[in-house]
Amino acid sequence: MGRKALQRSNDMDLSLDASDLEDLIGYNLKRAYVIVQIDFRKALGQDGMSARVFSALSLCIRYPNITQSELARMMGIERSGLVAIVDELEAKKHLQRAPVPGDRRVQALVPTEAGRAAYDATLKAVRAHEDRLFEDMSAEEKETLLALLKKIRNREEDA
Amino acid sequence: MGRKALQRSNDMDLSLDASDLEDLIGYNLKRAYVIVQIDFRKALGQDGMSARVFSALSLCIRYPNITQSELARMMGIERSGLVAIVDELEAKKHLQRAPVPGDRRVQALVPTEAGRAAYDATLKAVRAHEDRLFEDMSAEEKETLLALLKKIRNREEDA
DNA sequence: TATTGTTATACTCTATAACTATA
DNA sequence: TATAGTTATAGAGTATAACAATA
Repeated sequence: MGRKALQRSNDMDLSLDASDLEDLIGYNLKRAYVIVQIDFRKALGQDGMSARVFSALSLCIRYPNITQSELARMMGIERSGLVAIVDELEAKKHLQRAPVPGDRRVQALVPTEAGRAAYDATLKAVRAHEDRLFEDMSAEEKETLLALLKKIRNREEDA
Repeated sequence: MGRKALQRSNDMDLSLDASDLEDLIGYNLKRAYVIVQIDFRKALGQDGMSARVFSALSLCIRYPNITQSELARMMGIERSGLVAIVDELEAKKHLQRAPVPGDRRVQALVPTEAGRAAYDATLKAVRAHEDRLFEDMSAEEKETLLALLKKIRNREEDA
């Protein structure tokens, strides 16, 4: 130690030190997202579901018999990207691709009992992770944050 | 059309339809982040800076003579990941790797005049993108959102 | 012609591990 | 021994384009 830049970054409190980035919503959104995402993985463990698989399973349970195209649209990703996710869930016997009478192009996604059980357990773990990570935020603050994030999400409908 | 799941997802307003995911901060954070990030790229154009290069240049200007290790720590990424970013900025003549007298291991990152000019122009474009994207949010709402996101970011210091 | 699921492919962002040159 | 920068490599996560089966 003893170099100029090194000293500066140690001596100054960067969180209070105004950089252009600190005023940008996008920058703060990404930094916050990364923190939550890393804690999510840590909380669910090495063999736990990834966030995207958890989301997919959640929506399959919420909307049983949903198709992959519909699920992709709800998740905001391309159809092609969903194949690996559904493959993984099917390999773990958390859901099945079921033929749909009347349209042989389509396969309905049907959660299994094991899938529902795994989902319930994972949801509990996810909520515990968020409760712990955001324990210094009041219920009102969390509500406010959710409302503001949803306000940003509303832009998706325009596109 | 005419299938069950298809009808359901068309008839129901998903944004008002309670799914477990909608109450999770992590899920809403990611969805919002993706929207902002896509708009950022669209706003800056095909030849524009990526968000991470913009962030790196911003910090190099804010902290001239910063080293790559310090910059990586500030950005929350690994040293190795910064090499390509600095390579890109150096190739575009936006900054220089300069030798540091007294420690030949280190190379200080020094923004060029062209780099500062490019940064000023890009910052203007980024602010315009955010102003437009968040035009339906009041100044107070944006302040609140920034404060709550920073509250999440504070957890990084613990790790 | 259009749509569903699928494959092949590539790109971005990131991490880990090991190397080199210094300290 | 430890650190700064670098390289090689791999893994998520995503997109685009094309295909076969079906509508």
